Order: sequence, then structure tokens, then C-alpha cells
Amino acid sequence: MPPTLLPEARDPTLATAVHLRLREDILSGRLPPGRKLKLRDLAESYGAGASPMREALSQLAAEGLAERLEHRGFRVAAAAPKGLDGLIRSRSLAEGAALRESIARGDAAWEEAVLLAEHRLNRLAVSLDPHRYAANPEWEACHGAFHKALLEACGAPPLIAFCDRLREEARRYRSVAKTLAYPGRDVAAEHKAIAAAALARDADQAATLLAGHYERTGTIVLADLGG
Amino acid sequence: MPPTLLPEARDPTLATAVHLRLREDILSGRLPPGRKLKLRDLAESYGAGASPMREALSQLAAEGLAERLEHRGFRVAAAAPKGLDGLIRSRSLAEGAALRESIARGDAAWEEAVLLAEHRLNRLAVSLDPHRYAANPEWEACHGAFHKALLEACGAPPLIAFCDRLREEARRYRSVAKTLAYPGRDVAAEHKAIAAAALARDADQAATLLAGHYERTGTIVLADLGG
DNA sequence: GCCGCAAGGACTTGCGAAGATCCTGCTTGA
DNA sequence: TCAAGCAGGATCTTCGCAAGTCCTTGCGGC
Repeated sequence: MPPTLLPEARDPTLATAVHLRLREDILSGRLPPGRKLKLRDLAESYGAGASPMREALSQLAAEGLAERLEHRGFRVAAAAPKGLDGLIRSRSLAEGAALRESIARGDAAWEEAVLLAEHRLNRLAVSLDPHRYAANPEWEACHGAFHKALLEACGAPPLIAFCDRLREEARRYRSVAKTLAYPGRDVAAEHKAIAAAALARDADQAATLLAGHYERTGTIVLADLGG
Repeated sequence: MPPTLLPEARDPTLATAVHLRLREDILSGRLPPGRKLKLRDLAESYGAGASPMREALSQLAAEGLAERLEHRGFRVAAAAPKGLDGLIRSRSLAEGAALRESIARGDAAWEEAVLLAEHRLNRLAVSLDPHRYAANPEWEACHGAFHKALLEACGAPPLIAFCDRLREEARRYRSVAKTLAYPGRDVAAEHKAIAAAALARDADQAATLLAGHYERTGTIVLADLGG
């Protein structure tokens, strides 16, 4: 028997494979907001028929990454400055609440996970090139893992899943805005401070720092988006 | 021109019509958790082909109401006691945060909307029959509207949408558990107290009452579910 | 010159059939 | 008796085509 360790790791259907690829193309900004998603073109470039394509688009629409226009197909969801404001506020509120609960409920294992995630993150460079910004996928992954680790002990899986989704949406905004760098900002220090407050069980401080962390990024992205 | 007031109110596609019907059948418990959703049977009973059916199921899966089993179709998502715990905590945290923000940001119009929603709700009977419980759809609608009105001023549309989704999921649990009544409980008074605290701008009190409100329902549903 | 209307084209939508996959129950062999 | 292997059947998945819808373009009338 081939070692299928996870029961979920079945060989995926064409529809889900296409869904994943499309999702990544939208999140990375390769398919810009508002772009019409023509079934015929997509089917050709992804090497699939219309049926799996439609299925993938339906899922994307349900996730809010695509917009469905009855009898007129789909298009990539908008990423307007107006939406960014609500997104940031949603993140601050949802993650803030989850973080407070995590701090209240977290055990030793959670503390260790947070410590570890922070350590792994700050070990990596944000950019692959020290002079010009070049996205470091490894850092991106650890960044997501760190923010997720903070919430992991809140005991509310749906809320965590929601925060994951918001995090992805935020990544899309960053990609679309082509925000390359965060001048005059020590992101590593911000992460360290958040982790420290969480481990010190200072919920108010941790939540405040986290909200500021998101707000600061938002302001920069918003400036890029507006210009 | 026919008065299509809302640009969204186009005549829906078969796929979306089926999606809405399926969704309602799952939320109302007519399709119980875990039930296999056979494409052929569904297509027949909903009067559609396989393609629109698949599309609807994909969306339902993305919303978490159905579970996708690669190469084995779909089934209605589970509604286990374990999930209820996380659901209640998610609601308390997410709605609590949104409510606090609403209280901080809400203007006079928000106050009036809350007042009105509470008034409309407590005007209606929970049950159509005073002796036996018989769900009152009108009350259900006003109940949802009331809880939504509380959050409306938080300025975080994604968070509000998330709370809507959790509210639906909670309705499903209630339907599945066939919880008929809430003995020894004055739900109307609970709503009144929450509204009063919100209008008095007492965020701590309002959030606490709201959490208690959900927890209490959860305990009853859990008992029904376990027995 | 501008508005309304109709024909044409492009696209989406939905269906039926073919291909692929999985599950069930039986048979074989130890 | 039990485990492994092998059909057979059921189901899901995908493709190609026909039908329907919407948008655009060009024409005629005001």
C-alpha cells in the first residue's frame, strides 16, 4: 500500500486542482481584481474542460475571491481601498478576540508553539535580496504560521478558519498594491513584542500591538493602492 | 423597463436556485448531518442536471455546509457536539468583538435600528401555538435581524458576514437537535437586556449578556443532541 | 444629432453520454 | 476461519454539444 498518511491526501480531482491554482493566481495578483474570467480562456490555459472550471469558480465565488454575475460569468473580486478598511478592522477585531481567548486558555504547549514560531520567523530574511525587495516564500509561510500560532489556543476552530481567510485576503491586497517594502519599520521587532506580550499573558497589550501591526501595514498598502 | 430595483435581482440561474434550496434543506435539518448527497437522486428531486447540482454542492462545501469527498461525492457536514462547542465560542468571541466596536462607533441611526429591531422581535410570539412549540418564521427572521442590528455599526463587513454564517450554522444545530422549547427561560427578557446595555453604551455588560445568551442556548441544544 | 430598436456575435448555461474511480461481495488459497 | 485478490456494479467526474442569455453594433426614425 502506498503510504497515504493523511486520509485527505487522495489524488485530487481536476476541479479541485484547478481551484487551487486559480486561487493562488488570484491571491498572488497574477489575475488582477475586476478581471473578467472567461470560461473558454481559462479552460484552455488551465488545460481543463468547462465543467471543472465552473466548479472551481463557484467555490472561489463562495470564498469571496471571485464575483458571480448571473448569466454573465465570473470576474475576480474587487480589491478597492474601501474594502481594505473593513478588512483591517475585521482582522483587528476577530484576531484580537481570538488572541485574548488564546492568552486566557493557552497552556504550556501553546506557549512553546508561539515561542518557536516567532524564533523561526525572525531567523529568516523578509527579502531574498538585502538591497531590493524580493519576496521570500519561506518567510511568508513562517509569517502566516506565527500569526496563526498566536490564535491556536482559543478553542474556536471556525474563528481560526475565518482569520486564515482574512489573512489570505490581506495577502492579496499586498500583492495587488505591489507593496515592496515597509520603510522605517522594524517588522521583526513588532512580532517579537506581540509574542512577548502574549507569553506574558498581557492580553490588552498583545491585542493592542496586534491591531497596530495590521493598521500600520494597512496604511502603507492603502497609500500604494491610492497612488 | 421592468422595475428591477436591485441590480442583483436578476433571474437566477438554475445552479444558484438549486444552491439556495439545498442550503435551506440542510439548515432546516431536512437533510440530516452526515447524509450522503447522491448526485443522481438530488438531480432528480430538484429537477436539474448534474452540472448545476455539482456547482451548488461545490459552493455548499466552500461554505462548510457540505463535505467534499474526492471521487466519492458529497455529504452533509457533520453537526457533532464537539463542533457546537467551537461554534458557540466563535460566536461569543466574534459577535462580542463586533458588538463592542458597534457600541463604540454607533451613531443615533444605529441606536434607533437596535431599538426598533428589539421592539419588533418582542412583539411576536416565539411559537405560533402557545401550548405546543411551532416555529414562527416571522419571529425567526426578526430574531436574526435583531442580532444583526446590534453589530451593524462595527464597520467591518467581513466580520458581519462571518457572524451571519455562524448564526445560520447555529440555526442548523437547533433544527437538528429538534430543540422545541427553552424551559424556565425568558428569551425576550434576555434580548431586552442586551439591547438596553448596548444602548446604554455599556460594552462589557452587553458582551457578557450576549455570550451568556448563546451559551445558555448551547447548553440546551447540547443536552438534546447528547440524548 | 440623439434615441430606440433589431440583428448578429460572444458567451454562459445546462444536458446527456463516455471515461475513470471507488466500493461490495464473492472466490481462492493458506 | 481468515486474509488477499478479483470481478461486477454503482457512482462520481469530465467532455462536447445544443440552447438560451446578454452585450454590441448598425440602422432607421424623431
